[in-house]
Amino acid sequence: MEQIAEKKKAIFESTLELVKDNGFHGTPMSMVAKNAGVAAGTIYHYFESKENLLCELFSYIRKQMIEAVQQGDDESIPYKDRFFGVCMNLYWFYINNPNVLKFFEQFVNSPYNEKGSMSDDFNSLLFNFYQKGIKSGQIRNVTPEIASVLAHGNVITMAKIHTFGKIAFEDTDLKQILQILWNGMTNNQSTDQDT
Amino acid sequence: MEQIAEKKKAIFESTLELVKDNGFHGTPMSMVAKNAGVAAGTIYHYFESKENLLCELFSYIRKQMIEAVQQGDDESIPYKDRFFGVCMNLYWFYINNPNVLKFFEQFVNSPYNEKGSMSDDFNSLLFNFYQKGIKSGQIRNVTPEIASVLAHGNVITMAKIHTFGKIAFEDTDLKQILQILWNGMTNNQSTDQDT
DNA sequence: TGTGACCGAATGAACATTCAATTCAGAAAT
DNA sequence: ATTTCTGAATTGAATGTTCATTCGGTCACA
Repeated sequence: MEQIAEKKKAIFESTLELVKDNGFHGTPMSMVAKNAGVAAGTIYHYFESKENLLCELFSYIRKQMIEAVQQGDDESIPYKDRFFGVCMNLYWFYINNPNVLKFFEQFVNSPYNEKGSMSDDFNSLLFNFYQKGIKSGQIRNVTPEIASVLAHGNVITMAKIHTFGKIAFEDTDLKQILQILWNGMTNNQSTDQDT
Repeated sequence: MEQIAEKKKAIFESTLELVKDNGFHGTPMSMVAKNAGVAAGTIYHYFESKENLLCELFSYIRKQMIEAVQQGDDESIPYKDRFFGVCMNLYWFYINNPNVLKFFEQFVNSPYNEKGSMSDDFNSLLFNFYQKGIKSGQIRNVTPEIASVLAHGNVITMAKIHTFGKIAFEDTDLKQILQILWNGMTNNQSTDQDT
């Protein structure tokens, strides 16, 4: 990752924080500027427009997530363990960066995101990861999109409960939920045990 | 539900549709007015402000959801079947009202929602439903919030895949996922089946 | 002829963006 | 070592636009 000018970073962090608190609207550039300790014009030295600022911020975070999710991952360890590892990494990233979840939710349904439907390396990464699990027969034969969204969706849900509901999950709780998910996503056992 | 004036309903529907397409910002009152076939001033005959319009719209939809989710539900049928029924109802509501999901996501993280933290009868309904399942020992002993968000979260995820991913789920797919969830949420079976 | 629904041009505030002016760091010249 | 020069970084007041909201007036109907 290239060295980012101090100011630029400050603008990123301010934007992230303000968007969390005030939403997407409700954060005028003037406010970003004040909060970052720069003049309004300075932002336009680094970014073409508000839209551009938001898009760059999105990429900036996505890059961090790519790194975070791959921590300790390794092609050589068993797939199940990789699955757990990736999910846990993602979970902890959200926990440690609580502003990110809110920003994403705002961003995902916004004109900015829709426009160019920007390429999303992070998404591709997960996508490929699940595809591998499916091809090797370890994950039930669903499309990688479904696998990806189901797993990621549950991680996000957990992170939200944790962050907004202020409920403290332990690693064991998370593992338990992932185990449920894993059972469901893998091929062994789908027996119905009632009536 | 009280009878709603034609114009008022048109304003609701327009808002919902426009918010889906253009996001929350990006839908000026003038646009809502034009799309609803009324004058700008008319909106202010029915609603105090834009904020008020959005909040009323939220309640309006929530009321519909309360009805939708209870279709065919009945205290007398087995809890498991009620669980499946409620989830399926919710799923089909989202499928049949694809604008709603986007509107909610915008609404949930917005200044409007945060402010008064409005009472939400729909949420209470689900909450009580899960509480009942937990008290009667049919659902694993988690807080009702967790049960609620986990189940609802997965329904939403499925609905999103369906609506935005344009993947056609069958009822059987949905049932399969719900079965996985149910297995995970109930007490029997949580055995780890590897190494 | 009074009342309430409805209209839409006019108002004013908020905001993104611009730009002329200023500072600053370091390279080049002396 | 000191001065000069240059372009990049930074500033914040000014600009123009986009809206939410208002309000005086019209229309339909009792």
